[in-house]
Amino acid sequence: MRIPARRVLADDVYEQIRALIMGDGIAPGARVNIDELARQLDVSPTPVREALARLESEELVSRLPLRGYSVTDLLNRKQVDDLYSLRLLLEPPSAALAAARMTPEFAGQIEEELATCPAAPADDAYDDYKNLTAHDQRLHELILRIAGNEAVLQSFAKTHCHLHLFRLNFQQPFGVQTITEHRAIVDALVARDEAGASAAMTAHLEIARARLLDRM
Amino acid sequence: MRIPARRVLADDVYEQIRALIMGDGIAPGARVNIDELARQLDVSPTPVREALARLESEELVSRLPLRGYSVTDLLNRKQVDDLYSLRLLLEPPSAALAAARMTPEFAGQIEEELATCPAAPADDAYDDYKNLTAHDQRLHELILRIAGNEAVLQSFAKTHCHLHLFRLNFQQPFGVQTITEHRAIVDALVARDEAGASAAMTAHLEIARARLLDRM
DNA sequence: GGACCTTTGATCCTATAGGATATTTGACGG
DNA sequence: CCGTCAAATATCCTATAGGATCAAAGGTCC
Repeated sequence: MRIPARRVLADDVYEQIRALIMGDGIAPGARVNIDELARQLDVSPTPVREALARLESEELVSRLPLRGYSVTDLLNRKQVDDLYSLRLLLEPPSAALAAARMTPEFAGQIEEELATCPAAPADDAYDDYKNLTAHDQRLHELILRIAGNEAVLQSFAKTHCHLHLFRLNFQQPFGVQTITEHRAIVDALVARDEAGASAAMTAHLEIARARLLDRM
Repeated sequence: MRIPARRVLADDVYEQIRALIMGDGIAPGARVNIDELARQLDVSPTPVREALARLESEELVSRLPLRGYSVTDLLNRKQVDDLYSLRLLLEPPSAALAAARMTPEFAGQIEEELATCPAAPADDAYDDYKNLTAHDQRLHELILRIAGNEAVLQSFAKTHCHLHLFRLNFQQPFGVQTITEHRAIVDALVARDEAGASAAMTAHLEIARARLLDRM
């Protein structure tokens, strides 16, 4: 028997740097000094380099050869718009597919996820928002998982859309409205209503995009 | 002034390992011994580790903590099927968008790319196939670039679909038929025929999928 | 005074060595 | 004979040091 996921130091460093960037411990656009970061985290530069290489793949940092890494800028209007256009290509058809493939077991899972949402009042607003974003991500990814296309799921995951939208840090994209929209999507899914699920997902994404762009 | 892209050793190592995997220098599923590979390439393990970290992001290798890297298996039937389903979600709507945004300059670029295709008889069949795959990739990515949604383009690029399909190494997915299909897509694009471009792209992808699955 | 070159400092990149962990080999007991 | 356990080997992971490169400061010439 084995502890399922043995962690190595680079994994911890990865998480810490990620938290630093997400929590604005390092400003967008700032250069990342490997040695300094290593001293700050009390490790050698080697695992820091490895962690940065991974962070580059999710575009939280960018690398210039022989010049080091720097934190990527926040998404601009066009990038947010494009990102939602991409999601509109992927998610509504996947929701329809998920409705077609719905089983009692899947229905239980998605109802459970939806139930965990409102009952998460964290200590401070920051954690609260973080938990809600994480819930939203789990719900959307669960729908893609039910749809059963691993390529679409991976493609969606690699956009790291929740991560980048979270960086924008617009409090309260979550309101009663979002919960209501989620409820509508899940209802259509459980009812095996393909067209309804697709339409509900489309409406959900378009409203979210409009709400976000209004604030930029 | 500066030589535009200064390369570091890890970049070269990355290319070499990639070529090794693509050219079956390392078999799918095989473990990758970092030290051995470093000796083989006559470098230290450090840049090899960095290169492997990058290769992991395009899923040519997978990492198990404290157990090292191994070459990923070839795509199976379902993965190929899913990959084309994903492309069918992304590319036809993007083709329609590209048709709507078509300009004389874009038209020139895409006609030029199409023209370079048949005139590439390489020395051996392997290089020939490689060149044709590269052409196909450039054409499809150019259409996404014309469509103007960077998120969709990146999402497509990160599937590394041409890379993984190339690994399957089914000679002759390229024939007169593929050229004809490309011609039809480009014609619709240049004519700013949105519905036609979308339909042509859909047909192209569905035929390619059927042809590939038949051989698996 | 401005442009160009040289030098200095900082930073990244690579090599090497040693500690930590997993896998394998062999022995022991049931 | 098979399962379990312990020692040995191989491999990975991390730390450290030095060479290589870039950016900036200072000096010289026009």
